[in-house]
Amino acid sequence: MLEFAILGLLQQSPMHGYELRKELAAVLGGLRSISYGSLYPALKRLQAAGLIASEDPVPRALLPADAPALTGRRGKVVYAITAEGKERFADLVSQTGPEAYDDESRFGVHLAFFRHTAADVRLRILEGRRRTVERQRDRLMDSLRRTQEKLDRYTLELQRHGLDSVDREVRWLTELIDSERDDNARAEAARAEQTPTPTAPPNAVTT
Amino acid sequence: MLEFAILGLLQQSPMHGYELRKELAAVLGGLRSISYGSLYPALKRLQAAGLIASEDPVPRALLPADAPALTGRRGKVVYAITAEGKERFADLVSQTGPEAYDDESRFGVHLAFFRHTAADVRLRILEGRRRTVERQRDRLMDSLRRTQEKLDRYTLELQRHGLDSVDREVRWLTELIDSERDDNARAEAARAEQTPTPTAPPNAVTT
DNA sequence: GTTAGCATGTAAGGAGTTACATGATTTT
DNA sequence: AAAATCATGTAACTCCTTACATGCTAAC
Repeated sequence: MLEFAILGLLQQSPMHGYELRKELAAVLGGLRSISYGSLYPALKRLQAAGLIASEDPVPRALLPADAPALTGRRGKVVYAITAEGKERFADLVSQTGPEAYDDESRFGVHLAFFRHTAADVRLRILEGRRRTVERQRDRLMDSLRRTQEKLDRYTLELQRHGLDSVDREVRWLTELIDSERDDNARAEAARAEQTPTPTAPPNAVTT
Repeated sequence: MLEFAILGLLQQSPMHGYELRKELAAVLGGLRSISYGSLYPALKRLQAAGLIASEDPVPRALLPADAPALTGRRGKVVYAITAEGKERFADLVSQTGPEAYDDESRFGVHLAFFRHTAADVRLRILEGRRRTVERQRDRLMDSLRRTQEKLDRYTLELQRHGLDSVDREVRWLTELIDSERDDNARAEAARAEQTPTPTAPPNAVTT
């Protein structure tokens, strides 16, 4: 998931680790940031797998001849995504299974890279997320209805607030889904005007 | 944190693992449950530490004499909290440091056991949580204000929804804190009526 | 010239999950 | 007697954190 997010960020522009960490925090909801103990090993792994490449830090030729003994120097290491990395990212981005929406932060990362995601995939991820959250809501409502009396004030408040949150998330997702469908319909209509007989949809699903 | 939750549940009544898992799901917000791969090793650890004890499953004497060869039998194992376990739980319950509120699910567990928590500790945990969430809110507002233009619709929506959520959580916490303060004041007043000169507060803090 | 912040990295470990394996009890 | 569900357990692994260690660069 971290590796997915890194690939996604490097898709937009090359960056070094320290910079990535800040961008990552924004992508992951601004709440918590990733630690360096996770980040740098992840970069190493991605590089070993050939999905990203470190650009030569500072070309030696450009430094003054008497530059302070480059041996052992540790400057900024700027990473860029490779062709294979782009392929891998495209694969990850088109995952529509439970791994894309069951986990909250995984879903967040997918959403953050929706601009790189096909319209039909976007829709299925949003719908999957909505199903997941609806199930949570139903379980919570059930549990509240059954155990309302036995719970103390605090647990009750916790569950009420949790229910309120999932409820709002469902409504939010519904809005996103609806506007997504509108967009698709509009795009479809525009295509229909250009090419008179669009019998086969452009992104037919085989599953 | 899992161990904390187990101790808290066993505080209320002895239970076996399978049962604990269900109760745990309720305590942890009803969203996701703990897996057995976590639960049973945790029970083993707690037992090894002497914090819980397994009650003799089914007293052999009570079984019919021809019971099917108890060797290797694996029946329900009911665990109960020990005196040391209660002590440890009391320690954990009175933790008011960042570990009690920085992590969302840790805070949830603390809240779930507020009925076993002293009034002043409750208040400090709630206030700590509010500070944490307020910081998240401020960071999100900042990031939204600064990068509003550069973000695509989806990231923007994600951040807007996130901001809305933390905002509501702050308000919820404020309500809890206010009613907690009211309760404390009322209790104080009641005490004052019984004992005429209550100059020293009952739970003076030394830190 | 020394403090503060930028930048990279490693080792150890925490806290859980998945997948697997087994057996007991209840329902159909 | 077969199927479902209750119940316990282990091994391998994932993914991340904390704590530590190092060095570069700008500001005061």
